[in-house]
Amino acid sequence: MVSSAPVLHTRARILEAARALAEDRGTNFRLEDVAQAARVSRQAVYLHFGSRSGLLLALVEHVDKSEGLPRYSQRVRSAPTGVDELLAFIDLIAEYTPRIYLIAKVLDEARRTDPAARAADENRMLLRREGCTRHIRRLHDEGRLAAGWTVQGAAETLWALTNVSTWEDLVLDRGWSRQAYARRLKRLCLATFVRPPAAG
Amino acid sequence: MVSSAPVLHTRARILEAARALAEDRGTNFRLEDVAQAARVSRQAVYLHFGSRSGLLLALVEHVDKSEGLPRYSQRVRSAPTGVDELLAFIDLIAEYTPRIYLIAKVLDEARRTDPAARAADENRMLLRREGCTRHIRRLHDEGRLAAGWTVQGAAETLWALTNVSTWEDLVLDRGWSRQAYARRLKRLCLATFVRPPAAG
DNA sequence: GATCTGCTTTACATGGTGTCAAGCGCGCCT
DNA sequence: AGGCGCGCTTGACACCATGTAAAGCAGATC
Repeated sequence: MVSSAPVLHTRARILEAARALAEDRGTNFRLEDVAQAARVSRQAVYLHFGSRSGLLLALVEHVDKSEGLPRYSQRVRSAPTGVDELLAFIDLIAEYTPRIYLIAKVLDEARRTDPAARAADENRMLLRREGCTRHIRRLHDEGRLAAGWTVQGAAETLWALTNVSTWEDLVLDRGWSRQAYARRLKRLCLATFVRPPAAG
Repeated sequence: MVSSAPVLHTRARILEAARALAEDRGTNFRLEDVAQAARVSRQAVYLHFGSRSGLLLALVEHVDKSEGLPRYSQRVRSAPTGVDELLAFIDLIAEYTPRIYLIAKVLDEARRTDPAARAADENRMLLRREGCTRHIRRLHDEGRLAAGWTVQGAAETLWALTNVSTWEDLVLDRGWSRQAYARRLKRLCLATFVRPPAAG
């Protein structure tokens, strides 16, 4: 009979402990701290994750899974028009970035030393860039991409505009609300990428 | 009589050595390496800079001085109109960012652990933000700021658009040329911030 | 009851930062 | 010339986090 109490496995406890530590200290935590918070020995961390960066990578996966990006992006793609899709994408970014912010920082730190972390980070960026390309291509296919842009150029620009560090600058540093961030980014993208409808 | 040979003081030699190391290894260098490259003992580094982050901060100052930002920004401010000033500012960013890129990274790394580095970095950001505010305010004063923007909102947006990590994403990661970066950023800023002249 | 598994405990190696103290060469001053 | 101070060297060492190794132990399984 399985225990009915909400007891987490050691592995999960370690991950949750690391997540909590990352949320209030950034990535400046020692494995000793993580172990203590999870009420296991430091060696248990090594048995499960092999190394510090192994833990960080597992942490990224863990948070990703628990935040569930897929259902968000589903909503974006089901927008009626390309313009709506672009706006929905910005809403998604405004909503999703704060949830994965600390993880993005963790990954960013780990990539300095660990090739696996670097690869993982580049894969994340690639996925987001592909998303941007889809949005821009749809705009283009519907004849609404502003003059002067190639699909690739606009997609890469959109990708850079919606990266984590820009969000960090505006929301965390400048104190913009989620709404203000979304509103201004939408204004910017509409003015930049969207050709006005041929209303004449 | 002062020696006429181009012999650098120990302090300057250390800084140059650190700069060279940073340029090809990022910030993953040991003080031992710096000392060796400067042909001094590791302790000499401590005597001059006190600590690792002390060295990094001095390095930032050193590079800043040797690149001479002021004359660049003078050129920007002497533009005939606000729109020209905005475009000149983007040219400045496109030209100047690659020169200080590695330094910005160094500072970014140091700020994680060192409060002084954090303060220095925030001061840099403040200066650039003030510049952005001046450009946008002039645009506004000349009646050319696009509808829907406050001076502050537009200035902070421009500031975020021209930050180092966006440049890094587009130029280093995506391989954009300096010209492509400047051209597309100009197109974006014109479309976003500039109200068309009342023609007709 | 033997064994396997997952974790603990203790000890130790490694590598980089930072500190300390003694010493040394060289220019300067009187 | 002798003495002084300064800038740097030399070598040793403390510290701290990561990572490794080996023995032990307690509960589940057969």
